[in-house]
Amino acid sequence: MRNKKVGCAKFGFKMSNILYAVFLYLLMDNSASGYELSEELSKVGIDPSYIPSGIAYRLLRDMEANGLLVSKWETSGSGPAKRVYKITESGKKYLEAWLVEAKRNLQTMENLIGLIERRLKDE
Amino acid sequence: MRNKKVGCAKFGFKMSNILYAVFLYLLMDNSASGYELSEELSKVGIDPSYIPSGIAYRLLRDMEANGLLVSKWETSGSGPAKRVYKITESGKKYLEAWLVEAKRNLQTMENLIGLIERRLKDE
DNA sequence: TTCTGTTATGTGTAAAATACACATAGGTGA
DNA sequence: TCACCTATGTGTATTTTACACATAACAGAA
Repeated sequence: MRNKKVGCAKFGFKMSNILYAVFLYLLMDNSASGYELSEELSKVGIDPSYIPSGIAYRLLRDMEANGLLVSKWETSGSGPAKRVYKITESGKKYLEAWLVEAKRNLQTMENLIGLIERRLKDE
Repeated sequence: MRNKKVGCAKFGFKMSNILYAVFLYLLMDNSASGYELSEELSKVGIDPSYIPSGIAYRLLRDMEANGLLVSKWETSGSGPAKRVYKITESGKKYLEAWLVEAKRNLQTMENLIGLIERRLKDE
């Protein structure tokens, strides 16, 4: 397929936002490093190999820059130092707001998919 | 929020694909012009003002280039000429395949949203 | 007859998001 | 000392999305 240029979000699920939510969710219980978080993606049904580690790290740094997380270096333990992330109050608020919007988007997609499914069934 | 660079689709709903599906769905019943299709977006719960007309036209041309639609000029009737689109067999197949994938993605999102909702509830 | 509004189709390009590949470095054990 | 595992990060090309603008036929009013 050739190049597509389309435009217009406001409608849906954006990957970066989904991953924001996933990491925030995973950090609700315990602090964790980027490496650990990447591995824990399978807990929410996402194949970790879909998310190259470089991308996860960049995302986490952005989340920290946006105040959703804070990090500190952990040098104890074996192996190289880890940057361990912890969720902030602002991060929790973000997750709550994301949930509200995601539920609305889910509803829109359900309606659309339902329409199309019914239309294709009675062909 | 500052610039985010994230990566990794394979996971979800891409706007252009959703609009492909919506236009194909709308064209299942009747042929229509880009202008008409833009207005009919409200039929599937999408506010037409979300999709600037320039974007809809470009998308339809792309869909034709990809063999999902065919068009012809309609000069009869009043007002300027219309490019009227009709769905192809390939377009129908695309829509069917989209539906299967969309249902899977919907399921993934439902699971994720459910997890997060339950976690936030018992805070 | 020209000016304004409506229908109708398109293009150019800046900005943002995504994909892919590469770079760095500490520690462990053969 | 070399390979391997853990761990974090950067560079940049490509693709997607957003926003603004350009074109043109026709209708009706001034």
